[in-house]
Amino acid sequence: MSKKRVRLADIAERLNLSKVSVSKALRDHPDISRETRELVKKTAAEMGYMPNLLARSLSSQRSYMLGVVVPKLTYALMATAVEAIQETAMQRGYRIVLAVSQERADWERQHIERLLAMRVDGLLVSVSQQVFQHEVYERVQQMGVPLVFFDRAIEGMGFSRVVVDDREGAYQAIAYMIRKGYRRIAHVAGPSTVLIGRERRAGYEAALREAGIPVRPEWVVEGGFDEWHGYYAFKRLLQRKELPEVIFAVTFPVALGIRAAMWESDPALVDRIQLISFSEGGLSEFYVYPHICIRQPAREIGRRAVELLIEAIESEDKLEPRQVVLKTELITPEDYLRRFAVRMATERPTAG
Amino acid sequence: MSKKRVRLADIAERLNLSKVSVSKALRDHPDISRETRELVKKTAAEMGYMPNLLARSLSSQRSYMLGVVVPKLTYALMATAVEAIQETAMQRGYRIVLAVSQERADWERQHIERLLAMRVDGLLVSVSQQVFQHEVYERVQQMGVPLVFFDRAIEGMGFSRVVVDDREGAYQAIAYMIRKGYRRIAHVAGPSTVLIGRERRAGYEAALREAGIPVRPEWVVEGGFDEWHGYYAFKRLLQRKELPEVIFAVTFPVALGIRAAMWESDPALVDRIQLISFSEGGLSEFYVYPHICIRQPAREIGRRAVELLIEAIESEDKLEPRQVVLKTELITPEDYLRRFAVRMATERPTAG
DNA sequence: CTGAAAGCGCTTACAG
DNA sequence: CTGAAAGCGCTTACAG
Repeated sequence: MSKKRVRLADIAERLNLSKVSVSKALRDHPDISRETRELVKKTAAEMGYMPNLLARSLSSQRSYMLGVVVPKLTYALMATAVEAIQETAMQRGYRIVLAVSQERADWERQHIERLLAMRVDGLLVSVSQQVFQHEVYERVQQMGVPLVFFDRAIEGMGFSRVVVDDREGAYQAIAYMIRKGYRRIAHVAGPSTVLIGRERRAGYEAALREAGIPVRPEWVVEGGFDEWHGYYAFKRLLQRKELPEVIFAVTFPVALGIRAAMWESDPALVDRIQLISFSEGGLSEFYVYPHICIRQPAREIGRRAVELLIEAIESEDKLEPRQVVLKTELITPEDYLRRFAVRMATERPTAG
Repeated sequence: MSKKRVRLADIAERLNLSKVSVSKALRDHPDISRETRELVKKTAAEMGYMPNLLARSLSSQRSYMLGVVVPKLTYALMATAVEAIQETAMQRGYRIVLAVSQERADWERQHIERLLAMRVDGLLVSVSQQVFQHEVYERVQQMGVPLVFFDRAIEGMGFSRVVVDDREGAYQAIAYMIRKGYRRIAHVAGPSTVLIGRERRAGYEAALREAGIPVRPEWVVEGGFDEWHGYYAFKRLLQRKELPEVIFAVTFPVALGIRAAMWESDPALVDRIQLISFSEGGLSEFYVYPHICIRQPAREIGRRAVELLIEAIESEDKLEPRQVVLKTELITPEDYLRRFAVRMATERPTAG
């Protein structure tokens, strides 16, 4: 009942052992005999001992903490990826310190500095959409702290990354619509300062070009990744001479914003204009609004990123930066019910 | 370019000062003269000094880390609340260590133990839906580590909590439907092991009783908080003699599962049966599927919880446990467009 | 198999 | 205003 914490020294004293032996016994060091180990553990449990991880980290120079920086947590992709990161990290004995940049480069920088000061063993970063300086990343590099970018990466700095083949995903989606007979396809694009923005747009343009359809600049509206960007982008599209038959939105939220703007200006538009967008890997989104989605494997992005990072942390020598490019998957409303049935058949509720 | 970290001692040596003075200067301690302070800071910056927060925490017995445990991060409410927690914490100089229990009590316990071992200054917990033992929480109590529950709480253990008035929210929603003329109202409930499950159900039953409508046990199906629970619950409702006109779902995902099950068995049901559910505070969900929602102020839940926690951490003496009960708000599809317009008028995109 | 010594990089409390 | 001493609670490297 006392607030006094039990320390290694207390166990040592009680057992007439040295701190070192107790420390080793608790960590299953082979130096210590089996009986002593068990005695120590038993006593530690009885005394309610809880190792001070701060102290352990300081002396061992390993914190087993991973810093995670995301632009937002309310993007389904990010929530899902972070969840996977946390689970994978936990299984490997690491914990995560989470920071959200809210798409602001200055917060991102501050967060990374803080995390370095906390002596995290490594960093997992998905960059903000704002333009920014690379100084922090140079700092990370010179401190020799492993960093892996996920989903949104900075190029040319020698860091590993786990990304999705955005260009190919966009290309496939647009090609699909072209095969379906559509030719008037607009794009509400992401910021060109962010790689995924550029890549998705490149895929869109490539598909059009390949089909001999000219890219109409007035049908490419650049914005951000949020609902409002979609909303305002559609308002701009409305001012063009002609409306498209299909709008390819850079993200799911952007598609929702577009849809809201359509609804506001004329509910009939919602049925008349087809939407396509990238989306997170879960199925939830298909429940609610089955437009055509370019599915991103959010959990796998997170899992692979942690694995790369831990590998770099635990490796003796500096590893070459690696680049993992995951495939997207086009999911049409027709696919939806089938997938849903499969999921329901395999994942039965456990509670209730 | 060297990987060698600069330490307090290095600055002290360079400046011919003691470590203590440098330490104080960097923390703006009034002991140190203005000029010395600035000289120290300038030198520290030049040398690329970055205080080792691990060491600082160990010696000051304050880690400025907050442990956050949530059942899932893919619940919109949780992602939003955690985002708000992270932001508020950051503003107050704290960082968060995030752990996800995946609705499993054993993971929840493990996470809390780990976080205690990391010597977090406080804990923010939203409990899992599984039944569990309270031992960890007794441990937290006896260690004197402040803990605040948010959204999902354990009662009767003397911890502060920030919750939503679930009973009232449910009551208002059902009363609204009754005023609209509906009388055959079913409930897909949460697990009775979790407080919010019991409260929402109580509100549902109270509203019916008050209107003189008998509660039909065959129309209350208990489950969990996920899509599948909704899906299977609806399958069970289908086996009853009669179908309800309205289904009150305990969470938004459950409503989606119900909707999917309706669609699968007969698409016409989707238009025939009204859905109501609790939902997170953001507007995103209304974009996609405007059924009637009982809006929970997710960001405020997170913000208030951190504030309570930090207050407890920073207070000299042990504070009385506090209970903050936030109001929900009923949002009908009719409210939707109006709110949307307001949001679009006030929150203009910043990027793009 | 066991332990005494030194150290991780800071801060606190005290003395000057 | 400045600093020497002790300590936070561990682990590492070495000696026995």
